[in-house]
Amino acid sequence: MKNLEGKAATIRDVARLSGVSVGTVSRSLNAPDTVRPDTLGKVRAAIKTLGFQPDARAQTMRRRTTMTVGFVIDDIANPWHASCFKAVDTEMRAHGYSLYLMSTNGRASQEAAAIDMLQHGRADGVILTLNNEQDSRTIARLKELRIPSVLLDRELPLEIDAVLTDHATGLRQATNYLIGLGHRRIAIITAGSDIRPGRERVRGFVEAFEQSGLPAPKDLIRSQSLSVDFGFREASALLQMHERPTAIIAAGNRILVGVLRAIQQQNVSIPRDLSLIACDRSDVALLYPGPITLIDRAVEEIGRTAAQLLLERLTGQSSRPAQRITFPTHLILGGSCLPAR
Amino acid sequence: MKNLEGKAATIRDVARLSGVSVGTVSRSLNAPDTVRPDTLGKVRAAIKTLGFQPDARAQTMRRRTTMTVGFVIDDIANPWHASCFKAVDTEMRAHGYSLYLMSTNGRASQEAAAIDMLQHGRADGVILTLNNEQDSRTIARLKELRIPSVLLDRELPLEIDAVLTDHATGLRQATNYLIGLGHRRIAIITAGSDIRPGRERVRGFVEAFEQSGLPAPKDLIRSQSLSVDFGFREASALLQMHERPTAIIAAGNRILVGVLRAIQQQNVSIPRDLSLIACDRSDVALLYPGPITLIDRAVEEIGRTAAQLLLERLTGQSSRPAQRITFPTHLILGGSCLPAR
DNA sequence: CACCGGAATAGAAACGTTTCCAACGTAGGC
DNA sequence: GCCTACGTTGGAAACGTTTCTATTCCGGTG
Repeated sequence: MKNLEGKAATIRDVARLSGVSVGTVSRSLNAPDTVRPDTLGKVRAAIKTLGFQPDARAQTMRRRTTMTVGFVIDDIANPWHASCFKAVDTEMRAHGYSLYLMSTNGRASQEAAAIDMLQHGRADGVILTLNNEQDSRTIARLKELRIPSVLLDRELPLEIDAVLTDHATGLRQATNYLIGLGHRRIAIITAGSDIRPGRERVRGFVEAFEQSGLPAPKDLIRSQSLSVDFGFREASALLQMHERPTAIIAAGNRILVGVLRAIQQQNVSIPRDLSLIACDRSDVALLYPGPITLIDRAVEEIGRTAAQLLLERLTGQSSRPAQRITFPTHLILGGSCLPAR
Repeated sequence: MKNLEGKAATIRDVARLSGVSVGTVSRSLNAPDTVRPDTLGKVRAAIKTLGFQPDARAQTMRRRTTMTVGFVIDDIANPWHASCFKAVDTEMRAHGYSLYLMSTNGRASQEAAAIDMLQHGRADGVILTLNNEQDSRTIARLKELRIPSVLLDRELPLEIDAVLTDHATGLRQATNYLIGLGHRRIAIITAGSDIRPGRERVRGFVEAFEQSGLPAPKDLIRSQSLSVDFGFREASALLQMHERPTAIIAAGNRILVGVLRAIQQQNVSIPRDLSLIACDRSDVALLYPGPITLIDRAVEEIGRTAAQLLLERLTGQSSRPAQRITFPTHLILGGSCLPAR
């Protein structure tokens, strides 16, 4: 609806039409119990005939709050991230917030740019997964950040809330399971040591061997990146080794896609020729001719928790110390592993 | 950086420190060529020492523009949507815009809510894919919408830009291909007639039979929803029919997941027992023990085009009539089809 | 009947920027 | 040397809300 000049009606138009002051109209909207019923009626009638809706820009300006939160990730085409986003979105939306989604495509520069963008009144908070825990630009910006933030699966020497996963235990269990099946040449392909999941997964992997009194197969640890390409490249190389691994742990859901591509290309049969364990459920992991044994975790809960941590800072006056919440993993047996021959 | 009161520096602080007026500071930022070099120097020095950054809330208020666009879809966990989002995001970000991502989870009420949310100064434009082209609430809101919008793969009797796909031709080609392989009992599982892809795909499917002078197998047309569950349910039913189809076209990438689940459960072998054609590339379609023959389309280009259409309205003064741009499909042969026995 | 207290309201300031208009100074042309 | 024109600047209005303070109005009480 428009006023006489053809522009959207403002609170002033409502005030004029209902014969009250702008202050009263504002209170009618935001604190209706402080305004007399008959006045409220007049105001509401005017609002209805004018089709008035408060202007979000002006509210943001005056209230100093945008009701918007940034969600910064590598790549939304990663199904784990997509699920996580959904969980965060559901929780935040229930509290009136909307989400900016920013894909950084694995580039630290875009990460820094995203944080810059979100500052200075564009968002009230951020939830983010860094590509790299060492990038100085990003860390510097995070330290100066004037809005609350939550890290997803990352660890920084800063006072920032974080939601983590106990990857080490997950990998230890998975590796133990394979060792129990008689496997010794077990390979792991995962992220580099520059992010927590990479470090923790390798740690769990090595610990499992140590606890069994076996030497960890150092030549089969491929820890560098979570990308499809890295998974493909390393799996291809592993499968062509002289003393080929009898099992591969594809620790990362994009890595899994690359690994499966290599497996397909080299005509390897799962689980006959090779046992396989994946991380995180995805269409591919659940379907690949038979469900793949995988290290699962509760994405929805993780996302919801991150949102709740942020909401505590956003809505509450709570300025508690930074909190780290760690979620467990669960080994889900599929059909992709057989005893070693 | 903060001013004396511990709050972020404003343009006024900069003006005071550099000894010029706020107007001049503003022009130094937005039209530096209209301010004398020495003045510019003083202002820039002040900006640097104060660490001043303009407040986005105030800019939004004054400029009447948010540099934000809404992207409304069903489900970001759908890989096609995720890819499309990325393309749109890349293009929009290059022009300074950020994206609100709103998942509607297939509910028309959330669709309407999303549009409401985006109005009245929260976004400058919208790109959206509706769950249903008939929902009156959504249509009413779209008609009243005061910001430009672009529809993705949907058709409405409104003056709205749209980016479409020539699904009919794609389906015709795919169906012809199967007919050429000797298949007659060909099933199609796809969206309902309430959205364009559903209508067009069924149309192309039927036309292929007509052109070959064959009767279209009406009992094998399952047109209702794009969900995984629908794909699973219909594929399960089709596979248990007395006169089972010899080929299935899973026309929708979520449908494909459901179909593959049913195939797995009933121990059907592709392509030996059943030929299969999918729509849109996805990890699953490319990997499923061997790439599946699929009807492809250029997601990135589609997303980019949608973004460009919106940008024309956003930046330009162009108020051209609504435009519809249609993209072709391409049949990509995989290994999931064999001649009918 | 005057006064008091509380609830309801009017009015204005404030949020931080952009932009418009007027004023100023300087250089160039006559 | 004066007038004009232009480039540069200062100052103020404006964007549409929320919120604070002051005022009004009412009923009830002394």
